[in-house]
Amino acid sequence: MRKREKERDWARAKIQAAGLRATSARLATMAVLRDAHSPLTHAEVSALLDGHECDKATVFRNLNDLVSVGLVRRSELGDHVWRFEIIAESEQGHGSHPHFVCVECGVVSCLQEIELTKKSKVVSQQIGQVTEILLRGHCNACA
Amino acid sequence: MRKREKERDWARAKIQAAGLRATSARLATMAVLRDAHSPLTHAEVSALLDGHECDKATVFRNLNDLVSVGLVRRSELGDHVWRFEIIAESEQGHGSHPHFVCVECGVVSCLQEIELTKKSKVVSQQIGQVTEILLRGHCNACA
DNA sequence: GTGTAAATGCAATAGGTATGCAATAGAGGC
DNA sequence: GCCTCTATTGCATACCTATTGCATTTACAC
Repeated sequence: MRKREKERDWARAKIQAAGLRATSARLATMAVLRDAHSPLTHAEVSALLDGHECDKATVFRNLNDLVSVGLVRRSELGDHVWRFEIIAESEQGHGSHPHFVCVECGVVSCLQEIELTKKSKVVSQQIGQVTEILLRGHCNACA
Repeated sequence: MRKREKERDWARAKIQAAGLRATSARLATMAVLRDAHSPLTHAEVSALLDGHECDKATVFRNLNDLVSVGLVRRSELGDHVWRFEIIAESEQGHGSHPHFVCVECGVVSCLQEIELTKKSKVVSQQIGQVTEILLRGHCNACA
């Protein structure tokens, strides 16, 4: 499958561009996340990587590394487990739009058009500088 | 202070109405939550209750009990720690209010007056039913 | 007051997350 | 292709929040 190789090269390039080494564990992690249709927990990633002989700690560290360089998004659905999701190419760069997270299926939707009322903006600025808006709830598919 | 007693009676009545016993630990927990201006973690509640000789497990159980009878709201603001906040009388029945979390110091503020624009509400409803609004950023103390 | 079920305290545990350190393997220069 | 240097891995282990079992104590109804 050509596509697979292409994806791996993409991942390799992205990882290196971020200043990290493109180790097999990281490439495998990216592949697993890319194949997933929804955010995966650390345990799930670990399990899927099991054939590749990957230590849990390594998986965990890699996930966090990838998060910190902006290739992966870490979200939390309310059950005290981090879930990791690859950030699609089309999304990269504009990381500042609001997100909607479905607490049931974990799907993260990007919401370009969501805004606070002017009054709300004023009020929020009295508290601090808002950098991220996150809405949680049940998506229509789950409701 | 008269107010304090009144609040305690209120708490007692509420707890009993919910079918729970109004133990001193529970009254103290309610008092602590009521005095707090923002959601508290289990650890914070425990610490504040320290003078009252309360076991951690008891505090935790009570918090969960109070949550399950609808007197306290348990929420998770993205840092993997449950936070508990008393549900104000005026709020009962409604959903929760938005929160602001400082990504630096972790301080959580309650935002009663924040709202989305009408258009945003419409857009968000196309995605799903929003149950929680979370703003993140740098609070003024950290900025 | 007294009885009884609910609640507490204590200890022990689970489970997800994180770290120290020696061993290993990428990436670039030769 | 080989070497060196450092990032990364693997393993063990620690951490912290959340939870449970069980004997003892307490609140509430009578």
